[in-house]
Amino acid sequence: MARRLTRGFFGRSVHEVAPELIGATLLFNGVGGRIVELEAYHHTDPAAHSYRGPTERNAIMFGPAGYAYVYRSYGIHWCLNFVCEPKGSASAVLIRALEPTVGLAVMRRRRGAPGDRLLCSGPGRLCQALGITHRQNGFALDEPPFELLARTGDVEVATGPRIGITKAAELPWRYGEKGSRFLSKPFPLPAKL
DNA sequence: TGCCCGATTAACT
DNA sequence: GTTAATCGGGCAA
Repeated sequence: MARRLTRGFFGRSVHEVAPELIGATLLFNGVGGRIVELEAYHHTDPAAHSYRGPTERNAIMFGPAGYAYVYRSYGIHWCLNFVCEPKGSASAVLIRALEPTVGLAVMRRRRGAPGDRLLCSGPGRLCQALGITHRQNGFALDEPPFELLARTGDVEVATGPRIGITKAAELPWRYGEKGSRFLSKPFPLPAKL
C-alpha cells in the first residue's frame, strides 16, 4: 500500500516536491485521484501571490509547510495549493489536474456530469469535483479530511511553461505526467535537435 | 475611493 | 476565435 505523505514531505524546495507529487494520490473526504499536473510558485517569483508580502488572502503561505492554501480565482473558482519549503518562505505548488480514481459518481454530480476527462482537468474543476472551497484554507494536508499517498510506480515527468500567467511566463515551472489524457493542456513537444 | 487586472471556465459565434 | 461571470489585491489620486 502507498506511503502516506506527512507535512515533513513538503518542507523542502518546491522544485524537489513538485515532481515527486506527480502520480501521488490526493483524496478529500475519500474522493479524488492521481495528481497529474501542478505548478510551482516561489516567493521570489513575480507571478506568486506571496511576491508582494503577506495579505489576508495569502497569509497561510507564510506559515509552515504541509497546509492547504485555497484562493478565489477570477471571483468564481477555487484553486488548491500545497504550502512548501521552510516556514516563512511563502512558496507553494498549485494543483492543476487529477486523474479521477475514487468517488467518480460524487464528482460527476458536483461537476454536472461531464465526461471523466473533464472532471478534474483544471485547478477550478478539481476543486469543484472534490468539494474544496475557502473553508479548507489552512487545513493540514496530512490529517482528515485530506489524505495524500505517495506514488507507487514510476512516472515520466514533463516540464514546461506555466499556464494563464503573464509575469515570469517563461519559467518552466509546470510539472505533469507525460502523456496523461487528464492534463488541463498538453505540454509543448520537446524542441527538436 | 475607483479602476484595472488576474495561477479560470463554459458558453457562445 | 470571443465573452461574461465576479472578487481580492495593487496602485493612482
